[in-house]
Amino acid sequence: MFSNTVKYAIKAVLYLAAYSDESNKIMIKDIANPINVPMAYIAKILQDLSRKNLVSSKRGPKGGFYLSDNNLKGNVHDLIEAVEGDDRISSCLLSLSECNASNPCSLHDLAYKEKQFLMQKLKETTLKTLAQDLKEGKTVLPL
Amino acid sequence: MFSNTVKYAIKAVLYLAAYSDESNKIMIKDIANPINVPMAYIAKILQDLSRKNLVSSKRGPKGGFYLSDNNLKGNVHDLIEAVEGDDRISSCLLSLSECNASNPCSLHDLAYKEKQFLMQKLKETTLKTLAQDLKEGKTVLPL
DNA sequence: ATTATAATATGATAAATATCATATTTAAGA
DNA sequence: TCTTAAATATGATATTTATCATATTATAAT
Ligand code: FES
Ligand code: FES
Repeated sequence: MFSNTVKYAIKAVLYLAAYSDESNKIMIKDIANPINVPMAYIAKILQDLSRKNLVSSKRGPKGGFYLSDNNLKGNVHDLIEAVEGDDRISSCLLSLSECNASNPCSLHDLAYKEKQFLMQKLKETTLKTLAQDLKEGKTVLPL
Repeated sequence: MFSNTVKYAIKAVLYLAAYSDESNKIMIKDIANPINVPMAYIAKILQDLSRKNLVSSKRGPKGGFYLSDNNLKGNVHDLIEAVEGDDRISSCLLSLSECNASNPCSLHDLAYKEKQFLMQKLKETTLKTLAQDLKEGKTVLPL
């Protein structure tokens, strides 16, 4: 459903959301392992997200990545959109230019409600909330 | 959400479902254009589906592809599964080996209901039904 | 039987994703 | 100010997915 890049981005950001803050930055080498993503790859992804201001970073000694309070207010949908331009969920399942009821593809009726619900939730769920669940052990990050 | 291969497969099969039958076979070159998929590519996909008995074919003059009455009873889910082994919808959004409530990933709670509904519908919707909608002009095939 | 037609099998090329590697820049601390 | 530690920028390689091309096999019609 998501590309590896998106999955990796979500995992890394949630890891940061749960275990970092401005006074507790985390280095690439300490992120890559716990979320089980190649170091150089997650570096590239986080650098991209940093450029787009979805995560915060500081270089040099004592530097690293972290989520600011502001970053924590972000939602999953924005994150997904940031790493892969188009939106694989809201777009038409069969690649019509627009997904809407007035010109529905063959799968539209069967899927649009679920797609809408999912989109809605991805937009309203903040990173902070998900991080909370993680810290409480209610959820896990793969591998 | 789906790969091009899956989208192409669905489009081709629904086209056949709507406009072919045993006494009215359709050749590759007459399928590729209306569904707007590269000819050699859709050929490869249909050949694969034919091998797996999800579509029917006959070679030589007057040959071509078509859906038998039996093929028409197939559902979209089986089609998707046939062209891409793993199931992008039912599998865990963050790649846990199993998607289930007892060991949920961070996105599980927010998505599992919708994933289940979608899966359910993909399984219970037959090609015949979708073809009917197409023929009645209720739905369209992209491009 | 021979010919023409259409799928089939197979392999080659191109484009997109994912992964790896490294030189450069910024900032902390001695 | 010098050294060291970290992100940043950039590019190279590998893998997967998509696309293109063609020789082979089966079958209908003559
Ligand atoms: S038009 Fe295709 S999913 Fe809505
Ligand atoms: S466990 Fe990840 S989606 Fe269910």
